[in-house]
Amino acid sequence: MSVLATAPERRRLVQKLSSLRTLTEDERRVLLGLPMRVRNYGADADIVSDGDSPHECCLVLTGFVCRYKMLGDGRRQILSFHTPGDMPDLQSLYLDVMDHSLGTLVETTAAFIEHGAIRGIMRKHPGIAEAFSRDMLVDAAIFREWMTGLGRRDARERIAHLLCEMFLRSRAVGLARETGFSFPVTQADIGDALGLSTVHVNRVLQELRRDGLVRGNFSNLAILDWPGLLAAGDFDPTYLHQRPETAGGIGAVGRALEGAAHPAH
Amino acid sequence: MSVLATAPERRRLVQKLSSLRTLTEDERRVLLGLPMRVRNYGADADIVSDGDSPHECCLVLTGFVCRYKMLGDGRRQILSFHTPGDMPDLQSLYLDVMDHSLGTLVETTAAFIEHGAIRGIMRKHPGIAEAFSRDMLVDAAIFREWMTGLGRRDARERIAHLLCEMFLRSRAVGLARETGFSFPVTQADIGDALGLSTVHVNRVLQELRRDGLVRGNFSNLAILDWPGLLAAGDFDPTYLHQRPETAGGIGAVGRALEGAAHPAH
DNA sequence: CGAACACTTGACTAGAGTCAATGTGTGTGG
DNA sequence: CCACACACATTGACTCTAGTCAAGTGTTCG
Repeated sequence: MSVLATAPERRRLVQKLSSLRTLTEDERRVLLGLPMRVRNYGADADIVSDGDSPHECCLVLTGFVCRYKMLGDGRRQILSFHTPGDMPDLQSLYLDVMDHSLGTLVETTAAFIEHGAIRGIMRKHPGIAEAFSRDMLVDAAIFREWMTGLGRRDARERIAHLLCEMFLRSRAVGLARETGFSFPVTQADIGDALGLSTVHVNRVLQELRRDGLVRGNFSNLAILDWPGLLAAGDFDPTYLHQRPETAGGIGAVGRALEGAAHPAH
Repeated sequence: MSVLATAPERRRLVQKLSSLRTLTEDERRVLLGLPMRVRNYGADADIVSDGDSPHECCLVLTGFVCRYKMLGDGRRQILSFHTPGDMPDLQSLYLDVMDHSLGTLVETTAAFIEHGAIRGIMRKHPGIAEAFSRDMLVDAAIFREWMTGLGRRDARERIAHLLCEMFLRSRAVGLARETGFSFPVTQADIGDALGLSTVHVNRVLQELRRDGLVRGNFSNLAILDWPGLLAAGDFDPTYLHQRPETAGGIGAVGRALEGAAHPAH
């Protein structure tokens, strides 16, 4: 009934929460001991659907998922992307009915934790409760940043900005190399996230390549010019609310980021 | 030092939270007794600024405020609108630094409640804690809906949708008439909220008037055809997560809303 | 009365969408 | 090992929604 996830996969949750708040040894142990039910999904499968009333929260162990809304006529808006270590539907702890869906982008392993178990450790460990609360609020902060892009940035800025964000978030859970990372989505997915057509995403990505900022495709992206990408996306990482020790400090990229705190443009 | 807000103004907070969760008599009393410092603002004044680290939360007593982000070159994205009864920066309880600003749209009275006082009653009254948590998460749910509009809806749908939302939210705190409500913003503000230019907002609003859906301007809006407006905005109120007793049931509008649950379009 | 501000209107432009065809790479069954 | 299918990526030609610029028209208010 309660299959155990392997240790390294569980540890990403601790790593993720640690990027938001310092956790004690005790808190880490409790998190790693949470009872969870594990399940595998193929690509493009729904994990939770709009209208559902879940009694458990999902933790991404491997793969990549997104939250999205469908409009009647087939238009889709992707609301967020989630790496392993993320719990994309924590809000279901407090909101009974899902106002959007959660689906996989590639083959994915997810763990499910009963609401009751989460409420229990939140009650017993205020530090964990605070980390979860922060996580939900950083989630909202990311929404705000995306809204700003959707409303007021052009296609080039939006794409560059998203690449900056996903790189930093992947890095915070140990899933990025210094020189790039894997963002396993299609150009159509990016379009649905950024309010653009597939064709336009393709053209703008080529422009970013031509300008020497990146190489390759989303699923295997090399970042050639990090300061340039930060500038192209008008990117300021404050909204991710990552603890500075976690965000910076890793070699060249960390330094480049600091250097871009007061962009020249 | 601790000026008291008048009773009816404070009561809107209770009314607002009641639309998200049933409150006991005891909980209501505690909320009404919260110590708060009151301050008045003119129009277009900042209450909290991007980068601040507030030690208190803001409660709107009268007037109208919005949260927004500025881009370097003067572009502005409005992230949310807030009526009296709203606490627009509750998230500052958990996120130390503001990633956006909070400002007035018209003359506004705001009350400020110390983080410590809020944490205190949340600890002592789990029901209130849950109401606040819900409020923060409904906030995020509204962001998601706006993102969907910004990314995938055209100008007409976005404007109609926003009117539906603001009407229902105003009504939940007793600030709407059956036939309309006041949304004290300029067409430029609406543009900054919906990612449109002022000129285009003007043209589309005229179209909505021509089609007999509304009359007047935002600051004094008559809703002539509620089902029509719901359809034009592709509006589904689920994301507001209002308790049904609060959301529906008030005369014609409530019935019209129910009738539109399965829109014909 | 006139300055300030919001709303309106018209003419023109441009960023992004649509449609449709053509690569390109991978995988699979025969 | 090849042919084919399929899913993505890429390209070109054309269209359109919404932006920009600039000039009125109210309205409010000192």
